[in-house]
Amino acid sequence: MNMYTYKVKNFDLDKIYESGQVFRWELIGGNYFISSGKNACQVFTDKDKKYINIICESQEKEFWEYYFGINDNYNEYWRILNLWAERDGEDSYLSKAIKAGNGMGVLNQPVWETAISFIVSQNNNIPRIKNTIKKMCEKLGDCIETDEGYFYYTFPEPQNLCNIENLQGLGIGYRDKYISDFARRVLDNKIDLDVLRIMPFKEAKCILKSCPGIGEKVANCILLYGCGHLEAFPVDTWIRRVLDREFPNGFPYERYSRFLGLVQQIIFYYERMLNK
DNA sequence: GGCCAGGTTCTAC
DNA sequence: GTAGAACATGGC
Repeated sequence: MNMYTYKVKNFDLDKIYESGQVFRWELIGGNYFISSGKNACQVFTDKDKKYINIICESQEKEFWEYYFGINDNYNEYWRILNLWAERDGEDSYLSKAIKAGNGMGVLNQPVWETAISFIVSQNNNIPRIKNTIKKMCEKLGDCIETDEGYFYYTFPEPQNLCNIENLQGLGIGYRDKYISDFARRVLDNKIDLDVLRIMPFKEAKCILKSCPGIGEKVANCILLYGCGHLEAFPVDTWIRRVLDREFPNGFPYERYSRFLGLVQQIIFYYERMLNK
């Protein structure tokens, strides 16, 4: 294991953790222990959140740099967001959300894991989603022991999830048929997850929505968190509430069209924070 | 014990 | 195309 350190400007692990885009982060003693796909790392920032430290195997360095979006344009996005917040005045809902969400980011997660995770998420709550995915990994993933002697589980592969009988007893509920069907499609090359990233947004969404169990909202989540489509704007119960209450005359989609997904993430975090 | 959860599908107008 | 019910499960 090695530690890699990156200078960051707008990066807040705690807010990302609380923003409903990850289900396999565990906060232990101030550090996040993260598993994603076949990989695992340990992450923490310094007190001022100016440096992010990633502890991982050297061959996984690039995976985690990509995962955390180390080279993505967040400085630019935040510059623009703060500019708009200033113009709108501090009383506007979005200005308040932007201020509260400073340091939010959208991760680049493996698309397969993202797809399965958000199929599980439908009509479900976050603690239960985490629990189900954890059990799924423990039962159907591989157990890996690191140099340091701690254990983690990889995310199951399509061949592990295509058999619906393997999915019983994990709390997946009625979504089991959606998951086994999706795994079967991937195994049979009926759907190519890797090309969704390069495809036009609408086209990729159309392909995802043709799969049972994936509707408008889940498709947007997969495209946003797993395919780098930052124009995706998943509307769940929380976002719906905000749109109806704060934007009865329409949301300024055009203004944020380059990074709508980041704005959605900021709103989701802020709205849930207000309700705690 | 009833309600709700990062929704989707199916059915009926 | 839109409203309403059904869907598994467990935390609160």
